Amino acid sequence: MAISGVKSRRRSYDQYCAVARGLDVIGERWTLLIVRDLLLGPKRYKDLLEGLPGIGTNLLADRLHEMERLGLVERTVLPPPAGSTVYQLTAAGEGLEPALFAIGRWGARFLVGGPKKTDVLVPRAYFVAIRAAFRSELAQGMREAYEFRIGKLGVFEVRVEDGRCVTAERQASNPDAVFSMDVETLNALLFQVISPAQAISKRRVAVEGDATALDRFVRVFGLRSHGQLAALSQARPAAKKR
Amino acid sequence: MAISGVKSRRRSYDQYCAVARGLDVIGERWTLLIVRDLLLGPKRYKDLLEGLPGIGTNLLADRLHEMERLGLVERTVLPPPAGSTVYQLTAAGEGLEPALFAIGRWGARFLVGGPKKTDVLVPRAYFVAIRAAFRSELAQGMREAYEFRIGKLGVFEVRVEDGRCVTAERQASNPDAVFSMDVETLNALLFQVISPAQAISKRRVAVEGDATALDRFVRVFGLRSHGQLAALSQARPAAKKR
DNA sequence: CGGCATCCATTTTGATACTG
DNA sequence: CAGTATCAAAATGGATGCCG
Repeated sequence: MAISGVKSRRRSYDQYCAVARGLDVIGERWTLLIVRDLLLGPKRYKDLLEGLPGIGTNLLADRLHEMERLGLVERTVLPPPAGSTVYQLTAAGEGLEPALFAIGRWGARFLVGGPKKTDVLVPRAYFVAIRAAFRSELAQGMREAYEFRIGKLGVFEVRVEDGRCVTAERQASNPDAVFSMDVETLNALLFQVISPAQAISKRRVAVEGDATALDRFVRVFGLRSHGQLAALSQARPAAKKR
Repeated sequence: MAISGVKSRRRSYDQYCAVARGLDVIGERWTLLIVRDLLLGPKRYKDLLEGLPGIGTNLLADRLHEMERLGLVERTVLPPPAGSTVYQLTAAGEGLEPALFAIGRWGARFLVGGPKKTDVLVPRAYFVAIRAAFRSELAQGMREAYEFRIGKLGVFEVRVEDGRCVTAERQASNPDAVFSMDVETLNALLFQVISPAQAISKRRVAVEGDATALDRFVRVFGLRSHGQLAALSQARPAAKKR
């Protein structure tokens, strides 16, 4: 219990600056990744823990407490029969989506060349990323829902209505198609290193419902290919080494 | 040099995710504030150190080395007679501006109520913030340049051409007006708790050149007032669900 | 079990002193 | 001026324990 009595003074930059003050709140390790995962809906402690390999249980508890104190998340107990306690974003927490997207758009250049050997592929990252990649202009008049089952890692709903999209970690209601695949296949589809037709014919994806929906999904939500990413990151003045 | 031989392994989230990978690069303490200050132009080591109270000289050196290695900044030696070494952002580093702005827009809600007693007011923060606050639609056809001298803390150029603006830490070339004031007055003007006319008549601002330029500056660059900030942080769209 | 709290080894940081 | 070197305090991360 630390030195007891002494409330843990939060580390601050002590600058009257919106960026510095924002970083005082979200700048600690893991905080923004917790927000990322909660953007897909309420989560239990254990679900967050499993989705954030390396965080350690004490740190997750600390972060959630601080985020609750600062008004980013709410801790609620689901009504029976569930009865489990879940954490969900407040409006202030959801307000971090633009900042998260901006960081992701910038950070995407470091994904060039594929995963490091030490990298894990976390499905939640993709279902948040595709929100930012959503091509609204290609989805006019579209109105569909998909369910994705990514191994044992999670079930996700993707819903498109006119120019808007919603993604969440839950079963889809009335989906036009249900897709089952592993996370590597999801990655390959989104980066378009494999076509939907190939993925299905090679049995990397199992489909219930409208199989053609996978084409439309990739067209509207596909991320930049690695090739395009590479071109993007060359566009900068050749980082020298010393 | 640590245990020698062993190059310091960088701490990473080890997730194949654009946000996580971005945070691997910019998520450490101080890094984004260094970027913020460099957005106003190249800086010497000492200038950065003075503008970031609390950073400690070894940390600044570490950060700059890592940022150089990762291609965010370049270390260059100015030609004689200056001869000083300066750090400046690469294109990749400048690419962080949108992320920085997004964090700032979110973090601004924590500025409500004015500075904490422990806060310092750093002029550089304002001259970056006003870029994000710039109201392009009010500046159509406008073409002016100002120089701001903020106590002994710095000299800044603000330039508006048509719908675009530039801010930098340097003397202005051919300014329409030169304003001298302390940082508290700058804060009061931008948050519009004092009018330009008041500031001038109370001799909190000294003007050379066109005194009416200060009105236009505030109109086009003024930040949301504390009252508006408060309203903003209440005015969430009440994203109810379920 | 799920949801943490405690303990402890490592890293990271911040402050200060020192050097080319 | 532009950093290194050194060292104490704080943050992190892993393992384990506890409790309803």
